[in-house]
Amino acid sequence: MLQEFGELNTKVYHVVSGLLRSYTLDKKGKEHIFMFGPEGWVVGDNVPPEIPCQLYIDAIEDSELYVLPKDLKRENKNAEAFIKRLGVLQKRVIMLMSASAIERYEHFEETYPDIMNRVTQKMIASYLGITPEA
Amino acid sequence: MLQEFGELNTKVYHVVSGLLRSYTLDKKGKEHIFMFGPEGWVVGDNVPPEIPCQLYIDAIEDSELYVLPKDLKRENKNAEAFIKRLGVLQKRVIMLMSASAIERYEHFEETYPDIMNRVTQKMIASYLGITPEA
DNA sequence: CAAAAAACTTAATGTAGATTAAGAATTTGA
DNA sequence: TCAAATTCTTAATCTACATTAAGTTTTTTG
Repeated sequence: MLQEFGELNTKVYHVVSGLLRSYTLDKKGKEHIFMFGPEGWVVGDNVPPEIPCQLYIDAIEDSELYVLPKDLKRENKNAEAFIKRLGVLQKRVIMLMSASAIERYEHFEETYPDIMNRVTQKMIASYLGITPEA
Repeated sequence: MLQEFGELNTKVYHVVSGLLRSYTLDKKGKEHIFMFGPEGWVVGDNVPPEIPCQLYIDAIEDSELYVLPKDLKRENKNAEAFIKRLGVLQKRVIMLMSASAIERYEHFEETYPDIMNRVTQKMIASYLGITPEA
């Protein structure tokens, strides 16, 4: 477990190997996966350091990470990573608003081609915003 | 109309006054509002300049804008704006995955307190990911 | 200002996905 | 290595929201 809901001044995790996951719990205690973090991805809570974080982050495989401060000024060379991140989130919102569960599944396969067999179907459902049964 | 779907090298719009809207059309031609841009907000397509953009952007009120190049290097002082943007998007994804239409409506009221009476209910429905009837 | 277009309202019906349940298969961990 | 926990599967039932339709109000525009 790398980060709990509500912590302040949380870190940003650059994944060298392994697999991270960030998620929320809703008021019924149900888990909703926000993002997977396989090799090369960056995982963090997208809120300013002084605001309590909204996500849990844990590793679902043994992982090697670079742990970075959230403070942006220092990583302006990472601007590319931020644009990419915004692009992924934008697409995710569009899919959640306008696509069926099946279409979102197909888009998931494209976004994370390498992790299909590294996560449970329950986790995929959680990422898609549906139940494992569906 | 400021930006059409599929354009390259699109701009970023800093809203001084008025109200912008970015949206997609799904395969049925249905409109899905991605973001509103009232005074002080920044609206743009979050994809790299060389990738065809995914959003339409238009003004729904007479507006005054600063038109900025998408190129990030130049605006590293705007890093704050990017963090804020990521935070808004993160929350939006979480809400779309785990909250009911009514809860999303309430969250919309908090996110955009000043525009409730400046947009049609049809647009609010489009933003929430539901039909106007619902 | 008047006609046309767009938005709103209400209501009946339809459906994607949720919920619940319970047994089978797989994974985990002492 | 085996018991416990978790995940998967199937199926019946339920529900939030979609779809359709048609009349009404409001806004836009020539």
